[in-house]
Amino acid sequence: MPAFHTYKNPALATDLVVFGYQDKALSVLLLNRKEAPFKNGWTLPGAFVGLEETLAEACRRILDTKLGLRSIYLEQLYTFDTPNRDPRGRVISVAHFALVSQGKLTAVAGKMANDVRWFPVTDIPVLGFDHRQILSAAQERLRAKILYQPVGFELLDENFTMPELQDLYECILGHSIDRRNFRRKILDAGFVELTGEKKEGLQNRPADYYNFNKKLLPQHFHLNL
Amino acid sequence: MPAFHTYKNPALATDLVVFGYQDKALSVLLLNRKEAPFKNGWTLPGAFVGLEETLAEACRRILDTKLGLRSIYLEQLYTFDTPNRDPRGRVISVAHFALVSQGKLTAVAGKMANDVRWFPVTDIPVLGFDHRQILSAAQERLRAKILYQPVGFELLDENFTMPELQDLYECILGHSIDRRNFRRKILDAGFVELTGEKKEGLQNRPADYYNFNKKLLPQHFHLNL
DNA sequence: CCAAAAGTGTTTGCTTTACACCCATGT
DNA sequence: ACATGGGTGTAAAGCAAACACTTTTGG
Repeated sequence: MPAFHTYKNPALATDLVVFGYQDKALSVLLLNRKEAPFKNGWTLPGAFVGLEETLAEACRRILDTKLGLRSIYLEQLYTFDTPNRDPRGRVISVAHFALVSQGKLTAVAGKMANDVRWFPVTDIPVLGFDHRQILSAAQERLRAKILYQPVGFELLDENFTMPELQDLYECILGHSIDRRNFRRKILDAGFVELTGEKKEGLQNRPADYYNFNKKLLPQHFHLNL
Repeated sequence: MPAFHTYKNPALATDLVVFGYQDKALSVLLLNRKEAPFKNGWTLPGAFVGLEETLAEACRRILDTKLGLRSIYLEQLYTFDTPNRDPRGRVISVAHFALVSQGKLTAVAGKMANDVRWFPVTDIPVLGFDHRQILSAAQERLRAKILYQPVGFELLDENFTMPELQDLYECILGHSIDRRNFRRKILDAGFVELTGEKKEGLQNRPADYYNFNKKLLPQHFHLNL
């Protein structure tokens, strides 16, 4: 039986679109490359896939070692194979996207290597490889996904207020939503519940804290926003 | 600059879920393997990806040479990487699905190799590798996709009647739909138009022929069926 | 007491659902 | 004429959009 990994196959890599939410803006982690190609240019974090690891494991390895992020939401996005996407040779990349909650985000903020930076999605520099295209695909996926799966909570703290959740939705969807209708639709979907606590210390009426009800929920719904 | 394709990478393949619609049933093309592993068992058609071809090109190559099918709808589905999905070694497969129109389907019916057969999706044999899982993912994608992109037409003839289109939708979605509401929603979506011809020769009132209006349409809609 | 932002409910209009009748053909 | 399946319209219900007032805090 032949050893298939000795065949002349394209090389296999993963690239990661890591989303975070901070200062009321959706952001992405970008890496400043120290080597050619695209030396000193910005790209998505990525790596080649080893023989002994799954795609998810390769992604976790990048997240852990390069970015200091553990146990965060991860999902396969799409496989990119444009012939000259990598000037070094034929590399096919299985892109993934990840979501970092505000808690994890601030926890590792200090430890981050200085060649890694958050960029708001509204202000992305020129990216190397085909990473602009990958990023756009990830944004599109996130936009679609947030309407039928409880994925927004991966970007917030465990406790969040309704206005915070709405801000996040508006950031991702790119348009504003009526407060009252938003609240009703989210509550009708039934995957958040009041914690009983309130967010105090603001200059106005305290907001109720909610959290994501992980147990008794339908894993799939449909929001019309 | 190193030659990346000499790295120890997992091998890269594609597997194809080819859908057809015949005898009022959604069907899939399966291949009877002549070699181990899964000798004499049924699997999806597939192949390793060469260094000089894109994923889509690899798929077209399979479709053309193994199945005699040209210029049909093709879309990337998902990349499967379970560690032991292939007993021969580490193979990662970028699954695709394809849609064969009734015209093409009958045109090549005779030329098909005798180790290739159509199976209605309601009656699929045990499949080798992880192909059962791939097939299920493809069905799910098709179900979702048919509701917001004009993809059903890829499975029918150029001209089709409203009842034919409805039968197809019911097959894919797995439930029945009210005739009058179906008709209205399809027409409201605005991507079909009357040809003026009628399907005659039945034992009852002739049905109007429609065709898919490829030009002046929004490529994206939403059907609530 | 004023400004700022959070919480709540109601009315209006549209979309979806459910459903019944007429029409064209072959036998 | 009758059986079969195709074409059309309408009334009722459910859902989404628009919108105004009250509440709680800090200054």
